[in-house]
Formats: sequence, structure tokens, C-alpha cells
Amino acid sequence: MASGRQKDNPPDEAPNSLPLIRGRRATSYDVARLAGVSQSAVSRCFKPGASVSGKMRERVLKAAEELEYQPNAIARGLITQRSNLVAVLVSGRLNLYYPEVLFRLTDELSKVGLRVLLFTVDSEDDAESVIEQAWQFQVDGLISASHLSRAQYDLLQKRSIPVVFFNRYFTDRSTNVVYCDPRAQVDALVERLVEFGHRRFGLIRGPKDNMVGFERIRLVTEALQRYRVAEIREVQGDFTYDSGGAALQELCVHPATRPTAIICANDMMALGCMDEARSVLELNIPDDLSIAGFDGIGMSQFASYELTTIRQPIGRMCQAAVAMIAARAELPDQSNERRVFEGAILEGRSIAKAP
Amino acid sequence: MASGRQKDNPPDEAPNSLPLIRGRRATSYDVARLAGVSQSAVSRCFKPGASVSGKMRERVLKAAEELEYQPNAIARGLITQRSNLVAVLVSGRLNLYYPEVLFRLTDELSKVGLRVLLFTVDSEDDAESVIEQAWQFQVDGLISASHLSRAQYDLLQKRSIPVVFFNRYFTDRSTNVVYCDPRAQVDALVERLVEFGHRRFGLIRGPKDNMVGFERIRLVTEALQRYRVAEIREVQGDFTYDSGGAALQELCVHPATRPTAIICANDMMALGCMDEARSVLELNIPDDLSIAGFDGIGMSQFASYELTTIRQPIGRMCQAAVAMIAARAELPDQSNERRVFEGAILEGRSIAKAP
DNA sequence: AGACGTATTGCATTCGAATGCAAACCGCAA
DNA sequence: TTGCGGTTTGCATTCGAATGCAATACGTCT
Repeated sequence: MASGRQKDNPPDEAPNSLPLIRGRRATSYDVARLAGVSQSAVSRCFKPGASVSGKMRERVLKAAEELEYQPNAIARGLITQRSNLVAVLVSGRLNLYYPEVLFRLTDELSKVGLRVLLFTVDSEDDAESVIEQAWQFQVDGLISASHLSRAQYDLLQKRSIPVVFFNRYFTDRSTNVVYCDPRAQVDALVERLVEFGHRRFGLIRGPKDNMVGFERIRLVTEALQRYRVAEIREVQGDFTYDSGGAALQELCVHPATRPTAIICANDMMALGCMDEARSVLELNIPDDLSIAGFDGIGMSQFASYELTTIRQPIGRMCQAAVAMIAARAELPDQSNERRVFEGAILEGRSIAKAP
Repeated sequence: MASGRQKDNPPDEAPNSLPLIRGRRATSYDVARLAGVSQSAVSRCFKPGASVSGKMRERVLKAAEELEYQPNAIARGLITQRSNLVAVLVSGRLNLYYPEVLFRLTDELSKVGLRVLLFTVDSEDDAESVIEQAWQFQVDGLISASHLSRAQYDLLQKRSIPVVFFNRYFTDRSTNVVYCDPRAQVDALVERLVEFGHRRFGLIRGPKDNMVGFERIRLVTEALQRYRVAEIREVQGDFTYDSGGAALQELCVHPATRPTAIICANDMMALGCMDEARSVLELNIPDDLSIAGFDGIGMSQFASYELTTIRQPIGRMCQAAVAMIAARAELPDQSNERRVFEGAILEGRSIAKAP
């Protein structure tokens, strides 16, 4: 009775019937029947390293091919408790930095047999529901390139879903992190600007809740203080192009004492800044105003900008993130890891001697 | 024996134990036990529109909350034959147009309870394996914003996976398509340029295998012929920034007879073109050379470019694509649908009177 | 109270693949 | 031939939720 799955179906049409049996996809039972073996045998033939004789494997694979059988990932996930899905969270506001990361992550993940369940997150509420979704789908791990609250992270921990943060972290929690530390390059950049004679600096921050942006500006500030630069004006941006232009206006309300060098927490704002400087304030970059950014996004190197910026080694960072999540999908209880990468200065033409 | 799932487990610790029972997630059985009802009752409480009394629903939901129970999407998918996953295929080469589409699609899909299984596709071989993957995961549908071969499409058809093409289609197959037809805008644009006195045109094509790029250039050519413009030079690009610059060089090998107006099959190439014109050929845009593009990507409106371009109503197109795929996930056997959207001219400052 | 109709609930089975265990098989040596 | 060790194979069960069907509870009317 319980064993009766094999051939107590209503008398079939031809045994070697069409690939799609009555519109349904072929199952391991169909293959087993056609090959004249048990369902378990079929299953084993698709599991690398299982104990199967050559003869058997051959017969099964032939039958499988004939029926166009592919193991059902859903059923497999149910029994193995591994979905082979990784949730990837990216911020939706179009930062042009995220897509690059996202595509790289996707490629790397697929190399190790993991699929991307994509979520865009724009607010903490979004993140809330994303976590529920990810949980429902039994994801094997989660890579977050967007903001998560501590409570949300703790929830993931409790549910033992491995998490890797991409370019963000908590100061008061140990987590898996892939991170780019631009310290050395910030120093070099600031030294360079100071040597160029800049004494009045403008800094454009990222959104308040963003660690990376905050950290970048902090490093710049510290470096400037080391060089005894006193005139530092900071204004708030939100990583978007428009906010870069607006921030520049704010920095230049008193034209006489405006900064001669501006460092933006990301490239996108730097571009906004350059455009605003040229087209509205009618300043020459870099002769009248030096501008630098962070990230090294593709368009920062377009001929119109040639921005000097501190680039992240995105490719290697994505590889690292995937390696970390894959390892933890395999063996969930590994200790947290923190991989820090160096940045690199991308020499553009957006900085020069102070006017 | 067969019924023995309910309480023949080894004697449990406390019945109202921790949310994660021995590290495992709570199942509907756990909830049922805690609430003192059957598993089916729990299932029904999570199915909208099922027949459940208020009393029961209350008890179950309370128990579920206590155990932090969420239905397991994998198990549900197995039995219902619906995964609630939609495969989204985008081209990986960084076109800056895809990310925008991708994020929009993701948002819209999540509104109707569908999740995105993301795949990047750079070659036909990629597509091959993507289709296998999608099939393994029993996706409820597939939205393709990248190239698929006819054979691949036919395979999806045979497996009765609903497919919606985004901005591409076959001329010899009926498919579900969401598409932007820029005909009217192309006419208007060409008329405008001709009125501006342009007589020598350069056209920069997209990659050979791309329908949309081809179609755009075809429409432009036809419009130009209608206006009796004879001097049309076409060169090949591949949608990237760099190829735009290279194409411009090609068009200007004989400076004396170079085009005075250039239309590019997408914005990205138009930007490359503008930059090349300004920084290498030292031409003024738009006074020496008019340039126009297609897409209306965000950066085409940056102050450095202010490109005149034909925009796609991406938002509405994504909504349409999602509506189509959602409907077909629900009822697979609907006839194919073809939704065509109008473009819109985005007035920039990149075109002017012929020199 | 009894009869009937409707709204709830539970039982048992199902989806498709993986796997522990036992049975069957093979080869080889005694 | 028998016996032993190792390899293949199959049996039966499992994962977690959904659902057709039968059984029960509940309410209403006579």
C-alpha cells in the first residue's frame, strides 16, 4: 500500500511516451520505470559520488535524457533542507554601484551552484518583509548590500541563516563582512591635495544611516586633521547625483571662502558636483575646484568626468562574499569572518593645484 | 502507521518550547500540536478564503506567532506545483538600462507575491543552462530582457513555462511581448533634424543580434528616406560607451564630409559619442554636431550631456510585463499577448541647427 | 425532541527526491 | 561448494504543506 507508487497508476499509454507525460514533467519515477530500476537508483545517479554501477548509470541517464528529466529542485530542497537559493539584498535607489555588485555576485554564485533570489530594499520595513520571504524559501544564506537593523540581523541569526554583509557592518556585533578599507588611499589622496596647496575643504556625506559613507568621511576628516587643515565644511548628501549638486551649492554660499577641494562620499555625488560646478557655478574642474569621490563606478571614468576616485576591488570582494556564503551554506556553524580589502586610487583629472 | 506523524516523536521537551524546536524551524505540525488542532486546520488558516471559524483561526494564529511559524514555501511549492518564483533574465554587460528595468520588475513582482530568481545571460550557452535551472526550480514564469534563441523559446513552450519578452521578439513566432514602439517619435525627431538643415546623417547600430537596436535604426532610416535624405552612413556599435566613441571616429574619417547629425541605437553609445566628439575631435555639441539616442536612461539627463533621446515608459512597461506573467502563472493557457507602448521624446540640448 | 442543512474540522493521501537500512549480488579464496 | 567481504540495489520512510472526502458540530425550523 505505502509502497504502491511504482506501477499502480491507471494503465499508461505507451511506456516510452512523450517527454512530458500528460503535460506533467517527468519525475524520477518515470525515469525509473522506463529504465526498469527503482526510483532510488535514479536519485543516486544524479548525486555525485553515490554508489552506482556503470551499467546502471548508463541506463538511467539514457532514460533520463529520453524523458528530458531534470531533478526537481523544489522536491530536493524539501528533503535535503537545502534550497540552493541565496537571498541577495540590494538597495533599490539607483546608485549604479549596486547593479555592478549584483551582477558580479550573481555570476559568482552561479559558479558554485547557487541561485539568486533577488530583493530590493528601500526601507527598514522592506527589509522586514524580505527576511520573512527569505525564511519562507529556506534560503541557504543571505548577502546584504543594503541596510539591516540589528533586530533584523539577530532574527536571521536566531533562524541560523548565514549572513554576509557587503560593505556594511555593525560596530557592536560580530558578523561576516566583506569590506573595503580605503584608509591608505584616503591618506594618499589627502596628502596629495594638501601638497597641491588646498586649505579649504568641503566634504559631502552620504545618507545618515550608511556606515560606509560615514566611515569614508571620518577617515577623510582624520587625515585632514593630521595635516592641520582647519577649514573643513561638511554637508549632507544622500548618494544621489542630484544631492551632489545641491550639496555643492550649499558649500559655495559664500563664494569668497568656498572650498577649493571637495571630497564626496561616493562617485555619484561627485559627478553631480562636477556638473553643478561647471554648468551652474561656471567653475573649471580641476583648475578652480578639485573634486574626488569613492567607488570607481564605470561612468566616473567617462571622458566628461575622469574623476579621481578611490576604487573598490569589486570583483574580488564579490568572490569573497560568495565564498563565505557558500562555505556557510555547507557548514552553517562556522565562526564569523571578516575580509577587508584595500582600495586603489584611480587617477583622473579632477584634482589639481589650488587656485 | 501512515497516520503516525502527529505525536509519535520521541517524548518532547516542553510542549510549548522554544520557537526553534531543536534548531529546526517550526512546522505546521508543531503549530497544530500547540493549538490542539489538526495540521490541515493550520494549513487552512494560512490560505485566504478557506473555511475556518473565527475561534479556530484565532487559536492557530496565536500558536503560529508564538512559534514564529511561517509556511514553508518549498513544501508548498511541491504540493501546489506553484513555486511563486519568476525567472528574470537580463544581460550582464553593463548597459545601465537593464538595472533600471530589473529593479522595477522586482518591485512589481513582489507586489503580486512573486519572487525573482535572477539570471544574467551573456551568451546563448548561458541561456541554455539558465533555462535548465529555471525548469529545475519550477518557476511559474520567465521574463526575458535578454536574447533567447528560437530553440530555447520552443523548449520553454514545450515545458509550458509562460514567457514574456521584454523589448525583444521573434518575427516568426507569436509570443508574449512588452515592447516600446518609437515610430512616432523617430519621425518627429528626424523631421526636427531635417528642419534644422541636417543632410548628412550618421547612424550607430546596436549589436547584430539585437532586435530592438536593429528596429530603431530601421525606423530612422525609413524616416530619413521619406525626407529624401541620401547621405546616410551606418556603423556598427555594441551598445557600450566605448563603442559609441569608436563609431564616431569611424564616421568622421573624412572630416570634410562627416555627418552633422548622429543617431545612436541607445543612449550609452550616444554618451560615448558626445564625449569623443568633445574631448578628441574638439567639436561642440550641439553646434558642430547633433546627437540623439534611445532609452532615456538616467545619466543621459546629467548636466554634462542633456541628451535628446527617445524614452521608453519603463515603469508602465514593467507593470505590463508583470501583469502578463502573473496572469499566466495563474492560468497557464492564455493566448499570447502583445503590449506595445509609445515612446516619448526627451528634449535635451544635444541637437541644434546644422553648422 | 427530531430532522435537516450548512459550516467546520480531521483523516489520509499527495507532491518528488533523498537516504538509512537490509537484501541481493558479485567475485574470490578456502 | 561454501563462506566472506565489498559493492549495488531496492524498500520504505521522510521532508512540510495542501486538499478531497467523510465525519462532526452547530443552528434552525417544525
